[in-house]
Amino acid sequence: METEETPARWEGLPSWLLGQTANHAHRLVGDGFSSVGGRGYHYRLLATLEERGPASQAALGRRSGIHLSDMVATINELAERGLVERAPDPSDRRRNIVSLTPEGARQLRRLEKRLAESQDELLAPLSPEERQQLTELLSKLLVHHSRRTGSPEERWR
Amino acid sequence: METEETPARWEGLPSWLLGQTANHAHRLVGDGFSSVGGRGYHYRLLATLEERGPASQAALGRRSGIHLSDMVATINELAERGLVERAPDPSDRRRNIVSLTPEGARQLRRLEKRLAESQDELLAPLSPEERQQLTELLSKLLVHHSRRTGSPEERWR
DNA sequence: CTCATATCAGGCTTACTGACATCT
DNA sequence: CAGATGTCAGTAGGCCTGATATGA
Repeated sequence: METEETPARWEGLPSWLLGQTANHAHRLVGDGFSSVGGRGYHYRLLATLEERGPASQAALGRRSGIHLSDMVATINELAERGLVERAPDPSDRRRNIVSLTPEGARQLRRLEKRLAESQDELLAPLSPEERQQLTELLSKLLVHHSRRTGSPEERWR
Repeated sequence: METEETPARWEGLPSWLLGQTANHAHRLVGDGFSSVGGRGYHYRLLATLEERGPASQAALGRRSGIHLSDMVATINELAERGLVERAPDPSDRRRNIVSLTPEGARQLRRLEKRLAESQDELLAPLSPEERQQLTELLSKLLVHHSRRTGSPEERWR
C-alpha cells in the first residue's frame, strides 16, 4: 500500500476504523486457516456439521449462514479432500445428505486451534477489561443492525 | 441469508463480531455512496484531491491508500463523468496530473453528506460515551496491527 | 542501468442475484 | 400447480500480484 504521510480526513470515522480492524482480523484468521489448507467457509461448514449433524445442503446453508450457491463449491472442495461426504437422500431424491468424516473432524480441530491463536493475536494490545468492552460494544451494534437489515425472515411474512 | 436458529459456536468471537459489524457499516456507507452514484474509492480520491491538490496518479495512490492498479479504473470512472481531469504533465511526460473539477467538488459534498448520515445510522444504538470507547478501542487495535503488518515501509530498508 | 509512472490482466474472499432443471 | 433443492454463471467492492511499456 505504501501509504504516504496520509492524515486523511476519513481516518477517524467509525466505519473506517471498523473496516480496517476487521481487515486485519480477517487477514489474521484467513492466514491461520490457510496455513492448514482451509478457509472461513470450511470452518463454518465443518463446525456446523459437527454441532448439528448431517443435513441437506439447504439446511446446512441456513444453519451456517452460507449462501446456497456458495455451498456447492464449498462442499465440492471439502468432499474432494475427503473431509465431508455427499450421499443421496433415499427419502427425497432432490437432496444430498452431507456428513462429516473422521478426517473432517480432525481438520476441524486444526482450524479451531488456528482460530483461537488468531483471536489472541488480534486482541493482543487490549487488556481483559478492554476485550470485554469491545465485545459488548460490537454485540450491541450487531444486535441493532441485525434486527433492522440482517434477518430477512421479518420481511417474509 | 435466511439464517436459521443459528446459535453457532463462532458467533461470540471478536473476529466474527468485528467482521459482521464491519459488514453492516460497509453496507450502510456503500448504500449511501451509491445513492448519489459513487463508491468508496471515489470519495477517497475526491477528498484527497480537495485536501492536497492536483497530483500524479502515483502520488494520489500513496495519499489515498488506493492501489496503483486500481487508480486507473477509478480515475477513468470519475473522468468520464467530468468529476476529475487528467492532463499530461509537461515537466515529466510519464505523468498525468489529475485535478478536481467544480462538479467533482459538488459530488464530494454529496458523498460527505451521505457518509455523515451513515455514521449516525451505524452508531445509533450507542451513547456518546460508548461511541468514544469504541473509537478508542478500535484505534488501539489498528495502531498495533498497522505497525506490525500495515506499513510496508519498514520492510523496505 | 535503475527507478518511477501508467496501464492492463487477472486473482482473492465474502456476499449476493438470477436462471434453471429436478423433485415433492 | 406452488415450493424446495441443488447447480451454474455472474456481479460487486476492496485489496492485491504480476507483467508490460515508457520515460526520468
